[in-house]
Amino acid sequence: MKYSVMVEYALHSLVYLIDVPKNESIGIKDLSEFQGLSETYLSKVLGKLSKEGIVSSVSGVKGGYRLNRKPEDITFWDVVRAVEGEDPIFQCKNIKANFAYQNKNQKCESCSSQSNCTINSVMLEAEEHMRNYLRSKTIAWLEEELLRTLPKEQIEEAKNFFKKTI
Amino acid sequence: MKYSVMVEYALHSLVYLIDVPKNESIGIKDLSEFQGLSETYLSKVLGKLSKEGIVSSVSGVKGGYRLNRKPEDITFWDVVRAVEGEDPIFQCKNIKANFAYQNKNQKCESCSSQSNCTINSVMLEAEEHMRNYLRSKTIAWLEEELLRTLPKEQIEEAKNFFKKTI
DNA sequence: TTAATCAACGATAAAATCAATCGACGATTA
DNA sequence: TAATCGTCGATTGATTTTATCGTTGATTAA
Repeated sequence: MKYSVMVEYALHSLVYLIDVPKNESIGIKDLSEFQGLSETYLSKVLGKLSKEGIVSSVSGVKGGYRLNRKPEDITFWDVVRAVEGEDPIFQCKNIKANFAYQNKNQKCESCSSQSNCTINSVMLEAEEHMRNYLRSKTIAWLEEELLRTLPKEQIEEAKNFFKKTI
Repeated sequence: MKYSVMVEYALHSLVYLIDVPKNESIGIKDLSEFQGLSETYLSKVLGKLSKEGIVSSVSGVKGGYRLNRKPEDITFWDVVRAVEGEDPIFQCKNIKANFAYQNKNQKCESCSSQSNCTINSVMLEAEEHMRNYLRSKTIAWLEEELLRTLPKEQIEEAKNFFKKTI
């Protein structure tokens, strides 16, 4: 069980978009080149973020992406959800009719509708704890943290790379 | 991203083992038949639980499985870990050398060793919140809950099914 | 208006993972 | 000794993930 690398690509890419002014944008080519990622694949990731309104895209020459919301209004959970979807990590696959924890012939729709399957509700609750933590961390917070902890040269390096491309 | 069905199979199967006396056991055939699951596949699941000391197995005729620890000493997390392994959900795949949040040529071992990759540590912390909740729920608690909430007939049905097989 | 650049999208392919089966093996019991 | 049962490894098929390719349509610069 693991998150797809898309989550990693998305979170990392967003960092570079934080300081992009409203009228500018960073192209997929620069984002992928700087991070050493596949251009086409990364564009799928950004597409997901775009569809969820986390970034906005600019078509055509000089096009690219920029944040569509303020960094303090983008949480880690927003990003994970945009990329991975809303489905719960634990899905009750309905262990058959004579499964003793539900009524016969009822299938396990009872599980997915959080009613009476205890096991399922524990797993959903556990996941909710993870989500709540992810909701508490924003991209704005991330930037502060990075500025505080990273060597200045690394920050400058990124800044310079993207500056020249705008 | 999702847990494998093994987790579901494991948790459900454990419930039937709670009341099995120390000198008895329930065979994979009965466990799988009652739940409508593949016998061979379920045996893989029980094998994982056995390897982690959650259940113990009895070979040979009249063999099977029983709990190897007291139900109050088996948490949901123990089960998930036994089945899914210890690897974190979010694994930093090392976004290359010129990734700005780490030193060049250092790869992202820094991420996996929780040092300086902020993104990684947020994801690990989030996961830890989920794990902590799973650690707080035991199989003993689960049984109480089931006894409290399930229709008596369902409980009897399971009890009778396994009683006759012992 | 034309050419070049770029995001969006769908089809496809390759790789990895998951679900499940099969067969051989060793242990146990009757 | 024969039947039963858990263990283990190999294998298969299905699904998911990762990645590429080619097309389309929007935008800009020439």
